Amino acid sequence: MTNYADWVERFPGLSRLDLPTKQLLTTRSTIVSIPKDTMVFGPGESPENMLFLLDGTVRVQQVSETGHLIVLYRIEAGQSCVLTTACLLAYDDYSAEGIAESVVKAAAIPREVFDDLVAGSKPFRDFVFAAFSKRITDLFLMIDEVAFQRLDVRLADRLLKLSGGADKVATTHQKLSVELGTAREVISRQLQEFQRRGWIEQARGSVSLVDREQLQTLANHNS
Amino acid sequence: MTNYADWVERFPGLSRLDLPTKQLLTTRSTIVSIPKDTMVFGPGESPENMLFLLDGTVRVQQVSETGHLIVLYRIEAGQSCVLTTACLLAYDDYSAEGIAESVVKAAAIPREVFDDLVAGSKPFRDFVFAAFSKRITDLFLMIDEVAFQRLDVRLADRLLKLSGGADKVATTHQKLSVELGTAREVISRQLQEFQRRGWIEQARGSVSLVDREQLQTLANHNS
DNA sequence: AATGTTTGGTGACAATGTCACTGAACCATG
DNA sequence: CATGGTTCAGTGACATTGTCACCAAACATT
Repeated sequence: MTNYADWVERFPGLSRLDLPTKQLLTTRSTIVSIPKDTMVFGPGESPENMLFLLDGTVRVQQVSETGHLIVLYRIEAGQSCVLTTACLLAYDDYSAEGIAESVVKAAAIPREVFDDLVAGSKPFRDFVFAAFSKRITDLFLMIDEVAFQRLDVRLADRLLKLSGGADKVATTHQKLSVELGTAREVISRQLQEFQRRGWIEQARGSVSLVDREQLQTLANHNS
Repeated sequence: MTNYADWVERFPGLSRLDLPTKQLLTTRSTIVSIPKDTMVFGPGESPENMLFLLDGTVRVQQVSETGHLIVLYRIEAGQSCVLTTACLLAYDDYSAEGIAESVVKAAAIPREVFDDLVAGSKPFRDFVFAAFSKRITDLFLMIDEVAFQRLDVRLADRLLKLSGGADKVATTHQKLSVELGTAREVISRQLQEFQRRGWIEQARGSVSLVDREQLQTLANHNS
């Protein structure tokens, strides 16, 4: 079992905090463990705490009234759910949900402590606003992508990102369609085309990236 | 000439502030006037101040590398550009721009004052986080819309919103295509269909809403 | 009146989304 | 290992939306 007592130090954005602030974070936070495939937040599931992810990733996706799904972004270790708490408590007609993609370890801090920290620490304020800013600019880019980017480009890009450098991506056509907010059939057709060009190999539940170069070239095509 | 000295009082989100905070806002802010069609912020145009809009509207749109445009949202009187400042200073590879759609009157407060206010006033913090939250949830909804909503539904909805209750919307097909992030030809075709059904009348540079009921029904269709 | 610019219309085609259906691969169970 | 249910992927027809290359009318300027 890993020791998470010094988690603040390992947080890139938080290491610059002054000692009292760090101590406040450490003493007032609880380390929680979230099982894989659990809904971290979502409709009817407002989290009372703000989370700092220490391990694992949370996938945030929009649940459309049309029955569709689309992945909005992921929260990785070293990032925080600032907006999770802030947003979702403020507006209850949201329709996004956060799902643990693996076992997630996180430091949970109560809302009041968060508020105190924002009030009392300039570096913490900067951390929070930087997180918000990054999120919003990323959402801008995502809207751009969804509205204007060709699907083959987006798919190539997503395959490379999901691979994380590995040769094989363990996923289904269905899951890939949710990544891009499109239909499974569309993914199937695109992957067939990639395969025909010799860029990938397919197996049930996985895609092997054979020619990363070509995929990268396509992905860079306007992006 | 309107007197803007008491602008804080007329701001829904700020009226709850305590007196010293209000005074700080009043004394440290400058009332600025921005001509119509001016770029308020954008690539290479980082604003040093945070704006509270007193009059007019700012249209924020994404400028895509593909040469396309899409309207992200509007900042109306009574709202603030919290994210404008926060975001755009933090990440300089943004590609959104804010354009004054009319003469805009705004109270400008310097970054440091903003920071002091966030630190010192709980109601101000709440105001700021509420603004961020609202923005982010709205962007979620927008992604949903762009990805999954049919174009006729979106167009009907946008026409009604742009009309602001009036019978006529003064706009061009080109401008409407930017509203929805689509092509002019697509707008032309949809408007022709609406006209064929007797819901609108068209003239050069304007669309008359003849049957709001029907438009509203379509707009509500999954939304 | 002549000219250039803005606005909108059109048809052909490409890209993407939807629907209904099929079959193969995998899984749990007796 | 045979069986049946479930997940995963393939297919063709069709609808919707995006792109391109034009054209013509309305408007503004001179």
